[in-house]
Amino acid sequence: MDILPQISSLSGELLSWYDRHHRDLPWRISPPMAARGIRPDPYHIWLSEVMLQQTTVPAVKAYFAKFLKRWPTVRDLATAPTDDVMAAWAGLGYYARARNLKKCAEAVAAEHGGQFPETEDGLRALPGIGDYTAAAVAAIAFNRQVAVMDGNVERVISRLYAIATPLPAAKPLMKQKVALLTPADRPGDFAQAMMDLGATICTPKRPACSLCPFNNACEALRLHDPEHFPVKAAKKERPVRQGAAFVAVNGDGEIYLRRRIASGLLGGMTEVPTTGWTARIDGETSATAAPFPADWQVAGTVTHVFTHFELRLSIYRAQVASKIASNDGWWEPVTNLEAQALPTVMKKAIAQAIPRAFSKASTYISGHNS
DNA sequence: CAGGCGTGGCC
DNA sequence: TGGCCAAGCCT
Repeated sequence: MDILPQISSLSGELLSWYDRHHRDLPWRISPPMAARGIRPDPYHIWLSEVMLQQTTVPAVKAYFAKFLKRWPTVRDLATAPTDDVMAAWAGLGYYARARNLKKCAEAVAAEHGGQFPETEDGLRALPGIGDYTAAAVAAIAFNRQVAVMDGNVERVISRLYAIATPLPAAKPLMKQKVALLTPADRPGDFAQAMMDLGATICTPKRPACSLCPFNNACEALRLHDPEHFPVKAAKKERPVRQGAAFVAVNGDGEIYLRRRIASGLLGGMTEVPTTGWTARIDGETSATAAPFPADWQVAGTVTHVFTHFELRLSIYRAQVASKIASNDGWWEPVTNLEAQALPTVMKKAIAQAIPRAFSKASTYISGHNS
């Protein structure tokens, strides 16, 4: 008995499921549209894929619309000021993505005539495009028969074959399985179908196996334990760091801001002056670490959770009579803060000191001060 | 390869 | 309510 018919049957079942249950997304050409000959815009696919790296669909939608309206083509993005791109990305997180997004747009404009490369290897060579994004753009935008594997696909495949090897060691085997399933016809839809399946049916908790097109073949379901897969290495605990942030306002209603260095945590983003963020030390962080002398008043505490540590920031506020001479920052009208490249942790710090600084103040104020 | 790198929503 | 998670990339 030949095994190929069964494999093609699985991908056929999935595509049939996708035709009926695909999600409608702003960057996606749905099967009915594709049937009318509409092709995806590679710029839209690339932009959405970068935004979706480690980020949820609901969080991405507004940013995707904003970027497309402001920079309709990759050439527009290539010529945009980097500061504008960083400010537009503010709040979405993982800011290296924004820096690389700009670099990638410049490379496409300058080295590829404004057209994205159509091959996985060509895409993979661009800044911010790794194995997943290269395969996703090649498959979805250019209909290339390549294996696309993200976190969703890993979950689906690990369950379908009950792969007990922990991630990330199991990735090569899992990618091999994906490659065997990927059809020559509609590889882009197949990739999107696998991700939709993982996002809506084969979910991390309480998967809806009764609705799954693979439920007749799924080894993890046969073992009555789909949630057991994928197996992952144990996570490390998150350390606590602490520091202080200083919010100074002058008589003209301006706040003192600085630019962070281009690399590392929140690289290239805007901040209020802060101390270093060090391992927690018992005792109060004092105002003696302020960027310049002023009547610094305690304004409370802000807690912010990053991926690899938790930050507790003591907030200090000062009203200053005149603009302190400074060589590393600038004074910005408080009324213009929404246009700045302020990451969420900095908006929290500013909102703690100046509750009316942002229109969505409650978004940034926890209510637990000290 | 393992660690650095954000944020908001969910149960 | 706090731990967990979400379409990864880079070094």
